[in-house]
Amino acid sequence: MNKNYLIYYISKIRKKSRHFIEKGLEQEGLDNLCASHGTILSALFSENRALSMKEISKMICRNKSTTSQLIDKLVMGGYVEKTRSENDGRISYVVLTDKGRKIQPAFESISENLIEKAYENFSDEETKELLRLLKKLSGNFS
Amino acid sequence: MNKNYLIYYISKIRKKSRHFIEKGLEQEGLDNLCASHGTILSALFSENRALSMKEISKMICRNKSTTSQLIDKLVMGGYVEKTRSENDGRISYVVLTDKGRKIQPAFESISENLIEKAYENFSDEETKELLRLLKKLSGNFS
DNA sequence: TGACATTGGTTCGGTGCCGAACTAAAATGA
DNA sequence: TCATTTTAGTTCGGCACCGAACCAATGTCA
Repeated sequence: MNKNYLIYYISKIRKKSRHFIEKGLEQEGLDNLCASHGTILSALFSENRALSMKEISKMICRNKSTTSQLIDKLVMGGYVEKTRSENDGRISYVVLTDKGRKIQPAFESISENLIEKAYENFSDEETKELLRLLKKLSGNFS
Repeated sequence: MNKNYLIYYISKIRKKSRHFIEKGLEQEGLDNLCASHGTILSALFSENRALSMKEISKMICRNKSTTSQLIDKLVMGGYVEKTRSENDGRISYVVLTDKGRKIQPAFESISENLIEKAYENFSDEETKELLRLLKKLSGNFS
C-alpha cells in the first residue's frame, strides 16, 4: 500500500471525468462549453431559482473572477441572463433563459452516464464507503 | 447517499492538495514552481536516473506540450538539464542538476506533510480501502 | 535505396483558472 | 450625517494545460 498514490488517483479521476463531460457536451452540440459551465447550469437546474454570483462561486468552488468569466460565456451563449438585484445594487442574479432550460435533459443524461460509468461494478456498500472516506479526506484539509 | 457528490469531493481534494503543495513550495522559497514541477522532480528523485520527456509526460499525466513547457521552466530555474540521446536523436533526457538534488529534502518534507494531513484520523484499514476504491474508480474510466 | 509512416519533441493559439487591483454599492459607527 | 470599512462583481496580467500543426530523426518496406 503506497499512500502517495492518493493524489495520483485523485487527479487522474478528475481529469478523466472532465474529459468525459466535455466529450458529452460536444456530442450534444454544446461545444465551447466546459465542465464548469455544466456545473453552473446543473446548479441552476436543481435549485430552480435565480442565483447570485457569490452563490454560484461557492457552489462550483471557483473564485469570483473565474465565476464571472464563466457566466459571461454562458450569457454570450444565451443560456443565462444576469439581472441586477433591486434591493441590493451590488448583487447580480443569474437566471436560466428558455434556451438554457432546453438543454437540461442533455445535461442530466451526461451526468447520469458519468455516474454510471464511474461506479461501474461498485456495490452499494463500496459506493457509500468511498463517499464517506472522500468526505472525510476533504474535511482534513479545511 | 448522493452519488453526485463524487466529482465534487474529487475536485475539492485535488484543489486543496495542490494548494497545500504550492504553499509548501512557497515556504521553502521555491516560488514560481507549481505542483506539477514538484511531481516531475519527485519522479526524478525516486527513479534516480535520466528520464525522457515521454516518460515524464506519462508519469505526471500531462500531454507532451505541457510537459515540454514545464521542463523548460525547470531548466530555466537550473533544477534540471536536458541532453540529447546519443542512440536516438529524437529523444532528450532530463537529469537533475546539483541545485535540483539539493532541494530533494524540501520536497520530501512537503510530500510527507501532505500525506499526513490528508490521512489524518484514517485507520490503516480506511486508508487501504480508500486507495483500493479510488484505483477501481479510476480504472472504470479507461 | 528511397518514399512513406511513425515517433519524440517543440511551437503556437486558445481556454480555464487564479490573485491582485479596482469599482460601485451597502453597512457601520462616531 | 459623513468618513470608513465591508461586500459583490469586474478587469487585468499571468500561468497551467491542451490540441493542432509542425519539425527532425528513425523505422518500414517495396
